[in-house]
Amino acid sequence: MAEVSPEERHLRLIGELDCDPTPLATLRHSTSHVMAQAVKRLFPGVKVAIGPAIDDGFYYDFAKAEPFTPEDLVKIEAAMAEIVAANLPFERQELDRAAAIAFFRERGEPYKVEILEGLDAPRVSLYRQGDFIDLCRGPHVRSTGEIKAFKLLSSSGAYWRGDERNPMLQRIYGTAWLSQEDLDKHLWRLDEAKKRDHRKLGRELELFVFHDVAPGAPFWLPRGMTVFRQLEAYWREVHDANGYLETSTPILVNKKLWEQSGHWDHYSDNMFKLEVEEQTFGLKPMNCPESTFVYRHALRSYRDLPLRVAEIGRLHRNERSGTLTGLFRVRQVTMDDAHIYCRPDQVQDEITSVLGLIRQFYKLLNLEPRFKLATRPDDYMGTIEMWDGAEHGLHEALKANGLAYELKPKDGAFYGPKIDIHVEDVLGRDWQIATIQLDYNLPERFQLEYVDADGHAKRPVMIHRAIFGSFERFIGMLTEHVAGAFPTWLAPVQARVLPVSQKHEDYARAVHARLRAARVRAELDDRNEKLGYRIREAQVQKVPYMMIVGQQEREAGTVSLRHRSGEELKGVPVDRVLADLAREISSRASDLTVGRP
RNA sequence: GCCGGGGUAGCUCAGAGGCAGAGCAACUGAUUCGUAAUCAGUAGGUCGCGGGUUCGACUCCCGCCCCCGGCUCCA
Repeated sequence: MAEVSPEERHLRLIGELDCDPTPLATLRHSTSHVMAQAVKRLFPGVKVAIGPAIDDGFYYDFAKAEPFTPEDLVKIEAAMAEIVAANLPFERQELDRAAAIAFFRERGEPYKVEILEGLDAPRVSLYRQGDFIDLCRGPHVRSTGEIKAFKLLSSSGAYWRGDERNPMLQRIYGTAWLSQEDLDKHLWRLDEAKKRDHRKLGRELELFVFHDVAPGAPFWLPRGMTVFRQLEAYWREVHDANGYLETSTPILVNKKLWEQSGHWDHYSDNMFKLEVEEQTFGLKPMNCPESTFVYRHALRSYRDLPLRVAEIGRLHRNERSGTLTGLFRVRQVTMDDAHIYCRPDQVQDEITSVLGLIRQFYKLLNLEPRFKLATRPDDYMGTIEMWDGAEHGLHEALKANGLAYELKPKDGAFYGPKIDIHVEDVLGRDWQIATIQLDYNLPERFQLEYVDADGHAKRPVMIHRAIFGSFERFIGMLTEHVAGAFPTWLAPVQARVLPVSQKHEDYARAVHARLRAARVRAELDDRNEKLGYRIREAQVQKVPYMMIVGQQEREAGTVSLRHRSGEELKGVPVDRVLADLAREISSRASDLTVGRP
C-alpha cells in the first residue's frame, strides 16, 4: 500500500473519529466505508452511525429496524466485492462544520449530525467513494481496488455511543487484511480458537460442567478438580516460601461489614443479599473487608509489618445474566487473594516482590504478562490526594522494575488504583488475570493501626493482590492456551497403561501399580477394545504418556512409550520411566521428557 | 440487563399439528488384537420449564429459565 502523506490527514478532530494511520488500520477503516456503501445500496433506509477499524478488523453501526441476517451478510459481501472491483477512488473534501451539518441533515443522517454537533472543529473532512459520502477524518486507501482480502463475520446489537441508555443499533463485524494469505491465517486462528474453546474442552476432557440450576458457577469434575488442586498446591508452596500466612474467612456476612467497607455504597449492585432472622446479609464479593479482621485480631507493631495475609476465597458477584461466559465470567469466583499490610516505606518493596511472584508464575506456564495501570474511577472513595499518591506509588513501582505499561484511565477499583496484568495466549487473545491494588481507604475505614518505633499509632497501607486472579478464569484461559494438553504436572491423567491384549493384563496391572505407588496419576485401560482404539482415546484425552505393554515388554521389564505428541520410544525400562516422570512432575516441566535420551 | 440466534438421548445433530430419529458414547456378547475408531445385539427421552389454543402440541401462541454471538459491565 502507498504511503499516506501527512497533508492528506492534517485535520485534527477529537472524539470518535480517531483513526490509526498505519496501513492495516487504514485499509480496515476503508473497508468499513465500503461496507457502509454496500449496506446503503442494499438497504436504502438505514442510517449510518460510526465504523472504525478495530484490533482484527472493523465494524460499522447502522440504525435499522430489523437485524441483519446471515443471508444479508452474504449479499452485502457480494455488493462490497463489486465496489472493490469498480476501483472507486476515495476523495477527500473539506468544508465548514455548519455546512457539513446541513449536508448530513439534508441526507437524513441524524447520527452524523449528532457527531458533528459535538465537535468543536471549525472545519471537517468528508470522504467520498462513488455515491457514498461519509464524515471522516481519514486517512483512507487511494481507491477501493486496494482492498484485497476481507470477510464479514457477524452482526449483533450495539448501543449508540456505547451507552445502554441509548438506542440499539445493528453492528456488522468484518475483518480485512493486506493479503489473502493474512486473511486465511486469521480465519484459521478463529477456527482454531473455536476448537480450543474451554467450554468444549471442559466437557470433552471432563474437567467441569455447567448446569441450568447454577448459572455462572461450574461443577468441577474430578479431572478439572485435579488441575485446580495442582495449581493450588503450587500456589501454597510459593506463598509459604514467601512469608504469606493463609487464612479463610466467612462467605455469608452481615450487611454492617459492607456498609463499613463501602461495598454497600459502591458495589451493592453486584452483591447477593439475603435476609436471615430480620438481619440483612450479603455473600462476600471480595475478601478485603474481612481480611482486616485478621489484621485487627492482634495489636500490631511496626515490627510485624509487612503482614501478608492470603486467602483462597470463594466470592459471589451478581454479574448480569448476559455477561456470563463459561469460566471466563462467572458469578461464583474463587480468588487467590492476599492482602499485604505494610508501612508506607515498605510499599515499593512489597509491590516489587508481588511483581516478581507474578513473573515467576507466568514464566512457569509460558505466559507473557503485560501490565496496565488503572486509575481513579468516577465512583471513587476517599480523597483525590490519597488517589494521586497511590497512583504515583504504582507508577513508581512499575518504573523501578523496568516494566512498560499501558494506561487504563478510570478503571481502578472504587477503593484504589491497580496494576492489572494481562496475558496474551498462543492465539494472540488478551485476558485480564492478575491484579495489584494499592489502597489507603480501607485501612482508614476500618481504623487499622500499628504501633510505630516512636510509640505512636500509625495507619498501615493495604495492598490487594491476586496472581491467578480467579481460578475459574485462569483455568479457562490455560485450557485454551495449551489446547487441553496440560503439562504433565497439571494433567488430570498423567499416564495410561495399555495392554496389547488381555493376555498381558497382569503385567499391565503391575506397571500401573508401580506408577500409582510413585503417586503418578495413572490409569489402566484394559477394556476389551483394540489397541488402536484405546490409543486414540488416550490421545483425544491428551494424556501425556501412553505405556503400551505386551509380550516383549513383559519379558524385558519395559514399556513401549508413546508421547501424546505421537513420538514413540520402544523398550523403555519401567525404572527409567518412574525416575523420569518423577523429575518431570516435580520440576513442573512444560515439555514431555520421559524416556528421551 | 439490552439486540439477535438457540435448547430434541451422556455428546454432536436431524425431524416436525397425528407412534420420537441417526451417529458416537453406554450396556451385553463375539473377537484376543502391537501404535488414532473390530463386529453384532440391547437399552436409553418430562423434545428446557409453566400456562394457553386444539379431538390431538416436541411442533402453534404467551410467559419464564438457561446457553451462544455481540453491546454494556468485569477477575
